[in-house]
Amino acid sequence: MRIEGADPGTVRPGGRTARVRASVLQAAGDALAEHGFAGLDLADIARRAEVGKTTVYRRWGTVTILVADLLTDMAEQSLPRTETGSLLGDLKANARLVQRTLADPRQGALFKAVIAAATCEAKTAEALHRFYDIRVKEWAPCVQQAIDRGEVPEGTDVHEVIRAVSAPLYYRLLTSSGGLDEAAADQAAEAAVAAARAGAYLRGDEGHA
Amino acid sequence: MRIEGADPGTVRPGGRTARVRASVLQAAGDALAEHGFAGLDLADIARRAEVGKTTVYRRWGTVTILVADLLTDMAEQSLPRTETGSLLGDLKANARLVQRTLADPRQGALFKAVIAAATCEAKTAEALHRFYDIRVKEWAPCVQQAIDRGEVPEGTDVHEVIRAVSAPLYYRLLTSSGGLDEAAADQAAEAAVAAARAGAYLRGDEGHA
DNA sequence: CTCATAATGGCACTCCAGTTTCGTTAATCA
DNA sequence: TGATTAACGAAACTGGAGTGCCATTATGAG
Repeated sequence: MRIEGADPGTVRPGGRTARVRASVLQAAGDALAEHGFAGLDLADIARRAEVGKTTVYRRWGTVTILVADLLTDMAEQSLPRTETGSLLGDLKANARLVQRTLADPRQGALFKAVIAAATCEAKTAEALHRFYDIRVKEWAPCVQQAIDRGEVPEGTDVHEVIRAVSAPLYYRLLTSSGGLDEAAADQAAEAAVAAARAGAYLRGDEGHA
Repeated sequence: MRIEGADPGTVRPGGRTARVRASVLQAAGDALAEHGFAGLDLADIARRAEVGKTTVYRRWGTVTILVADLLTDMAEQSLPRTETGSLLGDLKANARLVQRTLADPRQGALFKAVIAAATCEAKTAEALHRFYDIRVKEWAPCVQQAIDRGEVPEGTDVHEVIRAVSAPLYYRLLTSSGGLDEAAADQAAEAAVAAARAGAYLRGDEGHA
């Protein structure tokens, strides 16, 4: 007897089902990086993935849901964080990592597309938020260490500092034609450190800048 | 004799043509705010604008080009800048303006949609970049005044400081589920001021943060 | 290994976004 | 004011995105 509420792919997730998912997500990433979010059709993805288009429509249904799944997959592949001993050093490492990712043609286009998709569907937006929450949490400890060392005032919102590093880089990517070079990354890190030291990111406080 | 290369709407831009453009852009804004960038079809816009769908397809052709035109229109409607006498005051005013705009359901959705559209087409991206260039230029003088007053070091990139105020707000809008409140706006302004004072936005220099 | 059935994939079908055609309306110029 | 023709709009048309059906494949349990 068939269980009505079960989504396809959940009862027998191994073997072919997993292979199909991996292949489709790979193809989706390629297609997004190439054509962007608009002008993307599932039939094309199915062709690239060498999978029947019926399967893609049945398991994901829409482009935005497929992107949400892609984001879940991307979130699982976490990059290890480097430690340099100083807040500026750590944040520069973070900023350069983000900058390199966004400046890379394929990755940059993919991130743009993924952000665009997230503006169109709540489920996708949720997946995107989870993705960034994970990344931010991964790097937050280096700010805590800076607090412990006395580099940054007690009560600083460590997550907000990490976000402050990425924000100007993403803002550039989306709203400006200027290139994303290492100087931009370093500037982002330096600005975040300066603001954090000045107490601009104190929790539940307006700061004293 | 018909001029082959002339786009429709360029030879007789007055009267009805202008009315149609205004009506369609209004409808496009409404539709974008309601349905987002995806799930937007030109036939729906034509219906809202009480205009033949043939006209919309002929004059704009695709959603992304229509959005580019909408952005050109939005760029022309400039908001006057307030002056408070201090850099922090000016930037807080700017941050709150941005925050109120993005937090407003209609405007926020519209901006998200417009950014999404810009990731899909070069022409639209160009229009978006122009839009922000204009806004940044509008506010840049208040940073120059701060330099003249000695609040901020000589050689600071005034445009970069303005962008630094908006960046965290847009980053929140797109990548986080956290609400955009006045505290977020104030924090963005304070961080920008602290970083600017510390020399993080010195032109062609890595700063000394 | 064998069985029950989850999941896939090909094919035919539907439906609507986007196009073409052509008659009507009205902007611009003399 | 009238002539010219740019621009609009209704209707008919078309291609392909998305769906339903069913035979085939192969997963996972016993």
